[in-house]
Amino acid sequence: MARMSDADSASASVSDPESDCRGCADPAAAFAAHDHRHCAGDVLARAEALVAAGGVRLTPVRRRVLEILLEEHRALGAYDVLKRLAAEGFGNQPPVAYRALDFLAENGFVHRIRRLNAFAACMHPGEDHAPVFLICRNCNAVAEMPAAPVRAALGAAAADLGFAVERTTVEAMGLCPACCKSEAAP
Amino acid sequence: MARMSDADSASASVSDPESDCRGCADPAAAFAAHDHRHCAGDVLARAEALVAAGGVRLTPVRRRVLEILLEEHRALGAYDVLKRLAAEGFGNQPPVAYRALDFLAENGFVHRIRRLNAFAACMHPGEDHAPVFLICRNCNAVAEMPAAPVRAALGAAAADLGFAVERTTVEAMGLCPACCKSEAAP
DNA sequence: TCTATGTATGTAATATAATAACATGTCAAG
DNA sequence: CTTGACATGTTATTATATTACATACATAGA
Repeated sequence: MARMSDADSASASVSDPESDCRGCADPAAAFAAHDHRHCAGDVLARAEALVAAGGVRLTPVRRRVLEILLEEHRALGAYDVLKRLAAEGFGNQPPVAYRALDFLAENGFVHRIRRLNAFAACMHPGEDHAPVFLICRNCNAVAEMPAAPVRAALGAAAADLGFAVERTTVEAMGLCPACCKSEAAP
Repeated sequence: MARMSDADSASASVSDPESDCRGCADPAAAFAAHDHRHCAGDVLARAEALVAAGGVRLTPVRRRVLEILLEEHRALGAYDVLKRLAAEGFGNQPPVAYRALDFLAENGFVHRIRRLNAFAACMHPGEDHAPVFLICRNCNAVAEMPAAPVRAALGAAAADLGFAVERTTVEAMGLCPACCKSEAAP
C-alpha cells in the first residue's frame, strides 16, 4: 500500500479502482490505498469454493454481479448493477439484479447497506460475521469493520429486555481519515 | 396500566394501541403492556417545551404528525402518515409528510427506522441519545433501547481506523418477549 | 400600518427502489 | 427423453422519496 500518486489522495465519486481501494479485509487497510485486484481475486476464489461446498450455484449472472461489486469496490444501487448487466447482454429488468443480489446477500457474499439503499461485496465471505459499516458522507467510501464488541453490547442489552436478536444492522455515517483531513484543511 | 376501555381496540393490523403499548421510555417496560396515553402526553409536552427553547416552530402539521406517531405507537411509513394528514385536511402530496417527518427527525422528536422505511416517535426527546432499535419480525413492535455501550464500542473501533463517527444506525431484528413465547408454544 | 423577508405549506411532476405475476429456458435425476 | 426444480427473462405495478415551483403566513423593520 501507500503506492499512491498525488492524483488520488483527494478522491471522490470518480476514482481509480486500484490505487484508491476501500473497505478491504484488513480493517487497518480499510481506508488506505492498496492493490485491490488482489483482494477481489481472492474473494472471488473463496466464494467459488464456498458455493461448491454449500450446494448452491454461482451462475453467470450471480457471478458477474459479484465481480462488478468487487471491481467497483464501493456500494452500488441495484439499478447501477442492472445497468452494467444490461450492457453486457443480461436481462435489463429490475428482478434480474435483485434476484442475484438477494442470492449473494443470503449466502454472505454481499452486504446490503440500508442507509444507502445499496449493496457492497463482502470482503471476508465464509467467516461468520455480523458486519459493521463505516460510511464516509463525503466520498461515499464504505468499510467493513470487526463487529464483535458492538454485537456483544447489543445482544447483552437486548437479552435484558427478553428480546432475541437474530440479525443486526449497524452503520455509522461520518468522515473517513482522508476526508477528515481535507475537511480540516480546505 | 392495563386500564383499557373496550372502545379503542381495533386500530392497526396487529395491536391494541393502549393495552399493547410498546417501546416507551422505560426500557424495562418497552415490550410490556401499559397505559400509553400518559407517555404520549408527556412526550408531547416535553416536545413543545424544547421547541420553544430551541427557536424552532412546532406548526400544526408537524405537531399533528408527532401526535399521530405517538398515538399509533409504532413505526409508520411516510405514506401512512400522509394518508392520515390528507384525511384531516392537510395537503396530500408526499412532501407534506416528508417535510414534517424530516423536521421532527432533525430535532430529535422522531426516529427513522431504515430497516422498515418508517418513522417512530422518540420516547425521550431532549435527552441526547443515539438510539438502538429492537424490531420484532413477528409483530412489528419497535422498542428504543439504551445505546451507550453499543455506541462506545462502535466509536472506539472506528477511532482506531481514523474514522470519525457522526451518526449511527443500529437496528436489531428478532423476536420480542411475547412473540418469543408464542413461537416456542404454537 | 405597510411591506420586505424568511420560513412553511401546497401541488405537480418525476425519480428511485422494490416486488408481483407469469412465461421461458436449463439442467440433472429418474 | 421426460419430469421437476431451479434460474432467468419480461411486463406491469407498487412503494418510497425528491425536485421544482407556486402560494400563504408570520414577523421584523421602514
